Amino acid sequence: MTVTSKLRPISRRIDALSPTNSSTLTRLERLLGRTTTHPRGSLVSEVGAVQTRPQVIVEGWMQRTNLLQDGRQQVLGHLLPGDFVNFSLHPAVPSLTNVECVTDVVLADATELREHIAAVGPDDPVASAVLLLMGIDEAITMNSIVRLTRQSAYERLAHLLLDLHDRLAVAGLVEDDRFELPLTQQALGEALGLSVVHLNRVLMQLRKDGSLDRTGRTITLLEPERLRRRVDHTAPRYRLPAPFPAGCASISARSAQFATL
Amino acid sequence: MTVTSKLRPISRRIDALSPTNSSTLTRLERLLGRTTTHPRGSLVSEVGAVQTRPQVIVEGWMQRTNLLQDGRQQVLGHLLPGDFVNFSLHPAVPSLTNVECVTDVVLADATELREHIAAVGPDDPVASAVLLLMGIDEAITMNSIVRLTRQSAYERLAHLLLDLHDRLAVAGLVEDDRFELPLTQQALGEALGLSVVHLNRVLMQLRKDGSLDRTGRTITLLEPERLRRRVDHTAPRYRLPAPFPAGCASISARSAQFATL
DNA sequence: CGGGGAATTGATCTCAGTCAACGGTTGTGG
DNA sequence: CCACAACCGTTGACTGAGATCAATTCCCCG
Repeated sequence: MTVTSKLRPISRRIDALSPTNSSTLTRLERLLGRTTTHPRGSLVSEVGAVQTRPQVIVEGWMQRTNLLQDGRQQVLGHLLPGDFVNFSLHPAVPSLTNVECVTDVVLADATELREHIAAVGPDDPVASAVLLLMGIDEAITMNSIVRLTRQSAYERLAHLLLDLHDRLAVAGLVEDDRFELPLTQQALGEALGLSVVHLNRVLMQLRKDGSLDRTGRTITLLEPERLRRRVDHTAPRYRLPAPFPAGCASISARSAQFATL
Repeated sequence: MTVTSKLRPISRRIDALSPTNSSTLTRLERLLGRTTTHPRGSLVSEVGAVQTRPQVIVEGWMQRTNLLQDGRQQVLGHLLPGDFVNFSLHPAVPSLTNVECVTDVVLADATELREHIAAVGPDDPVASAVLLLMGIDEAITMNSIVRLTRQSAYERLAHLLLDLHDRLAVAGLVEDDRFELPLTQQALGEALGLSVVHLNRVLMQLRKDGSLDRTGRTITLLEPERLRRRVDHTAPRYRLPAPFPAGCASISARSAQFATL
């Protein structure tokens, strides 16, 4: 299965993870319920509210946010097409953060998918794929901790842009290292713990360095791999290695790593 | 079940989450395998290495770390007694980070526990409890993103100490707001993205403010709730609210929140 | 009783925050 | 179709939190 042009982003992510036969993807998509659309700016879930409906983003960007006492807002993470929203195997956990729409967003209900995974074991191909995706979501979160703990503003911004680039690429939304970035500089600053003014300066810096080009909301990373080396970015492992040869129990830790993007 | 004195930290965490009948806890403990001990400083898992053995910390502190190219080390998170190590429902995911022992550590094997959870649905009380714990781990991670994105060094440090305090309290390791903190100032700095020198200054500041007392590795938070308000800290929800009245489908979002610690 | 890591303190410098102003774009209503 | 408002991006000047460099001092531990 590699003709992914018509697939939903979630299927593309799974197919990218390890080439999956099309019947699995078809089954996956059948487990997704009806879609709903949500206007830019709307709040889809609120911190503490118990979540009844796990969902998947079909289209659009969302972000997880947190409101501080003093009124400032923090952005804790970005949710892109193919990402889960409020997806947990436990049927009734409260949301950890607010989740709001950055753009107009189309969501698909994933209740049936969750139930299916709970019912079958982790050997089922659909369940296995989804569990792996959940692991990748965790890797993405870890990467953002890496980014925030690392100090320079330049590195932080580059690191975030590389992350978004890679994630969008897996969802099929990057062409020639070019993608839509529907975030204001304000929002980028809130995600990186930087002031708008400084964020702007660092962004200009990236442009002057020839790492970045921007026209409207369209961002082009000019030499992503050079930049990646420069800021020591490691992509989450979006692809699995080729399946192990049968009966290979003692594969070395080294070669058993996930392949990088 | 509230006589928790002899229980392993994992059971205490679960019992704290929502009072659990003792047979569930007994079953849980029976699903934990033999224990192993690991000396201070040793590396228990390495980034990228496929994990075969999920484990639970019985005793000691660990931390998840990441090595930067330039040789600096980042601390991405702390693992305390009762926390899972490399626990994922998928049987073969690569570790996202290094995991190393801060102190001598005792781990219990959780392979059987994982298999049990995969086999039964999320309605099983043991599975349900563990899934909730996994959700809490996620909340802890979110809290550390909040901490790192929020700016002042003072707030960050206080925020981290409050987090550790609360987590240890749930594991039964805090008495009168006093607990052991086996971390060097170097390590604290690495976890907060601060230089040792500055971390030291902020720590003195906290002492002068009367928020903190320190003797050797023992930390006492003098007025945790005042400090919590001061730095806008929200504890992860370690306790569930009382069970819903039967058949109560339309409980309001507000009252359906988890109770705070 | 030395030796080495950890904690503490001082001096200096720089990155990034804050305040403030101004240009560009969008969108909305008259 | 124009005018105004609101928001976003950009730039300058100034300030301050926190990094870096460099010494001590304090504990453990062998």
